[in-house]
Parts: sequence; C-alpha cells; structure tokens
Amino acid sequence: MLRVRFAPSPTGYLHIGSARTFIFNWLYARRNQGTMILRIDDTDVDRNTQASLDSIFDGLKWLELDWDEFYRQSDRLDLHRAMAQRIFEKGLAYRDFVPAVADSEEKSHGGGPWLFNPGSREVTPEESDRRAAAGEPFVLRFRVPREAGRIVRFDDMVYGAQTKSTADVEDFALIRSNGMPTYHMASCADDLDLRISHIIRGQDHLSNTFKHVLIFEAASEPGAVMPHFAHLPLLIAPDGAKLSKRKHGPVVSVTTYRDHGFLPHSYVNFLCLLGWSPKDNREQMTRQELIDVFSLEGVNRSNAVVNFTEQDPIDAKALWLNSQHLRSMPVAELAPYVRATLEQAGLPVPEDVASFLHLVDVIRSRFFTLTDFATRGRAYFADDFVIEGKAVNNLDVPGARELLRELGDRLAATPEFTEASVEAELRKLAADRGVKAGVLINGSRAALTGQPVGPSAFAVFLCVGRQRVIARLRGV
RNA sequence: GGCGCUAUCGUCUAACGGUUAGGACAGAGCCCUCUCAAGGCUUAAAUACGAGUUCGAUUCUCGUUAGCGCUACCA
Repeated sequence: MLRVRFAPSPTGYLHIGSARTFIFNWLYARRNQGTMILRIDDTDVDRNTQASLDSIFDGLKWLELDWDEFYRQSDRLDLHRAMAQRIFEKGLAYRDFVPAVADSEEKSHGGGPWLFNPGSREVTPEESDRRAAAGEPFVLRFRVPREAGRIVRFDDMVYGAQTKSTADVEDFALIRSNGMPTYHMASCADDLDLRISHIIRGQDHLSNTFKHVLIFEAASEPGAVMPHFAHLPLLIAPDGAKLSKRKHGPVVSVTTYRDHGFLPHSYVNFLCLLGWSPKDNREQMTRQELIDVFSLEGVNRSNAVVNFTEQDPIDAKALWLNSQHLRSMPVAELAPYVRATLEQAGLPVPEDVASFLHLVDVIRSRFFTLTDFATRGRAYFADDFVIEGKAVNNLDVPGARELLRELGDRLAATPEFTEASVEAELRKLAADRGVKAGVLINGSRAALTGQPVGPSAFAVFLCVGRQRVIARLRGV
C-alpha cells in the first residue's frame, strides 16, 4: 500500500515550496491509489505557533488539497521516545552529558567536520546510568559507526544512488536534554510507525537522509523494508537564494496568490511546472490530467527559479497560466469563484443564473485574475464605477458625448434590444451623423464599462442590460 | 573548511550518443480587428569552462568554476 506524507513544521506561514511538496505528494498518492497523510512536525515547542498552523490549513484549503489521515507529532512523543530507547538499548545510541555549545562555530572549526564530543562515547554504561539517575541532563546521540570505510547508501527516486562515508556523519542528537525528540528522531519514528512507503520532500533533506537511513536501520526489525526516498529540487529566488519572507517578501506565501485573484487550480498547475514536466510540452492541465500523468521520473534535479521582481511579485507565467484557465474552464465551474470574489468586494451578484453565467463568460475573455471581475469588471455589477483616464479620452472625442446621448435616446425608443438591433441602431446613427462607427463603439464601451478596453462592444450592451445602457448613455 | 547535490535561451523546461538543440512565458514585428486581449505567423535568445571516451557528445567520465543544501540539543 502506497503511503506518503507531507510533514510541515508550524513555524511560519505556508511557503510556496511547501505547497509544492504537498502537491507532489498528493499527486503521487492520487495517481497510485495511495494514502495522503498530513503530519504536523511540531517537536520544536519554542518555535511553533498557532498562526502558522492556521496558515497551513488555510493555504491547503484554498488550494483545494485534501488528505486522508492527520497526525501531529506532539501527540506521539511517547512513540518517539520509545523508539529512541530501543536504539539506546541496542547500544546504538549513547548519553552525552556535555552541555550544548551556544556557538556552533566552536564545534566545526579546525578543518574537518565535528563528529562527537571527545570522551562522551566512551562513558561506561554504569557511569552513564549513574549520572542519568542522579538527574544530570544529557542529550541522547546516535552512535554513528566509526569503522573505517563504512558507507551509508540509499537510492533516491529523483537523484539516484547516494553514498556517504560515516566518517562524514556526526553523532547527531535523537533526544534533547529537555526530553523532546529531535526532528530526525521524531520524523523517522513516525515514518516507520505510519508505514510511510515514499518519503517525498525537499532536497534540503537529501544529506539528512543518510542519518535517517541510519535510524531506520537501527530502529527497524530485521527484514523490515525502508521507505523509498524522492527528493525535490528547491524553489529559489531570481538571485539564486532560497526564498525567504524576510528577504523576498510576500511572494513566498501562498496567500499572496490567493489575494491576487488566482484560481486555486491554476496555481497548483503553475507550481507543478516548477521542477517537474510531463515531457510532452503540455502546460495547462486540469487537476485530473495532472493526476493521470504525474510521475517521479518527470521530476527535475536542478532548483527552479520563481521569476518575480520587486515591482511585480507575480511570476508572469503564473499569471498567463491563470488567464488560460480562467478563460477556458467550464463557465459553470468558474462562476462560484467569481461569485465569492464579488461578494467579498461587496458587489451584488445577478440573481438569474443563466444571465450571470453568460456575463461571466463574456467578460472573462479579457481578464487575467478573479480580482479583475470586481475591479475592471465593476461596471457590470454596480453603478458606482469610475471611468478610467483612457476611457475618458474616448468620450472626449469631439461630438462623442452628444452622439452617445442620442444613441441612448434612440435605444430607449426601440423596444428590441439584441446585439444585432443595437449594432444596427448604432451604425445607423453613425451614418446619419456622418461619423465613423468606431467613435460610438469605443465611446459606448467607455461610458458603459468605464474601461477603454473590453469585449466586443455589442456584447457589452447586452451584458450591461437595457435599463443601465440607456441611463449611462444619457448621463454621459 | 568538510561532505552532498546541481549546471540547456532572461525564466520554466524538452531532447534518456546522431535533431537546423524543440515548446512555453516574457521581448520585438506582422496579420486579424470596433478597443484590448485571445488567436495565427515571424523574429531574437541557450548546452558554464577545460580535458577525456567515441566515427559522433547537451547527453558518458574526470577536472575547474559557480550556485544551492547539510555540517544545531531548528526543521
């Protein structure tokens, strides 16, 4: 049975890299009828925040991503400690009574890596037990094998065969002196206990995996199968640095894209294209298509740049992809998002469903985000819109306002109100007054929508509705 | 410093020894057109560098350089 997990630590908002890790896990699970597990890795009590946890849930909810099982590590500390104890009893871990050094530089300088505190490995079991019983604090460390030539190896489904000499692996901590398991201990214990079959996570854990292999080997029963590993390339900033809120601002948070009016799925689609490819030049894909085609073989090995600037936090390709989805998805699927956007902006939603769908269908052809419906599309829903500068230019064409008012009068005098009838009326007026139809067409668009650009003008007349058209033209 | 990973157009990527190195976004131009998008066409743009293996390297090997990651009683 295939089981994957996404295991964030609640120490910040939901990062877009984390979101992508969730998505790849989720896609892999859904693709292979597996189980998606959400596990909150909250063993660092000092840094955990409720706000961060909320942000994770909010982000995943917005992206419409779900999971089948939920755990939090703080509920499972006994399991972690028991597994550490088992490793200790096998002699594969030892108590280190040396206090933590405040400055970690102290450890590592001097050329080679820091491996362990001198003497701590050699403390006799009797002395160790005695000092522990006396209440002396200690950190439980893994006793990394020190025989010359000992190699740790594993196969990564993305990065291939990996090896590392144990001479380069330090005696890492399993249990802190305050009794809390470390990330490595808790993560491995849970992965084992939850029978995770594939650990799919960021590449920043690639070198940690050697430690995890050591823990798995020490903690599992003989013959137990180790999880498979698949590491994902990182998402980085245009300057090559890791994305960080402090340095790069809001681009790193999924809420930024939500607030910019992205469709959840199009953002998922965009994230998928960072570090993964279906290899057939397809870019715009539905969620089902993504599920059908996702595979670890398609995952890249080099980091992917999220292309933003200080002026514009949105990657141009993400915006393009959003517009593609916005314009091509079934309008009935889009409508609820538009409805929510309008309601949030305090705009009334047309009651008649059919005409609402038609309206959305017409105006979405020029929009890029959901936000556009409430801003550039405001005049379709409310009367309190402002006429943009460039649109004003269209009205300021000599004679335009008079003509538009007259058009309003003529339309008021004609009961028929279809694209064809409006066009006929407008062209007739232009011919009667000897002006180009464009003056009336562009002027109408400006007067009716406040926008210099938009859908075909005659479609606009119908979308705005007869009453409003007449009122707006006459009031120009 | 040590160890690990990575390296194709500005960006995302395709090409699992033989291609005029393909696609997409962004850029430029043209067409279409009631505006603006969309769409169509065209254009500019890349194999980090150096060796080696091979009849032939983007592709395999080694080195250099660069970037990233790990090197915490963070995750």
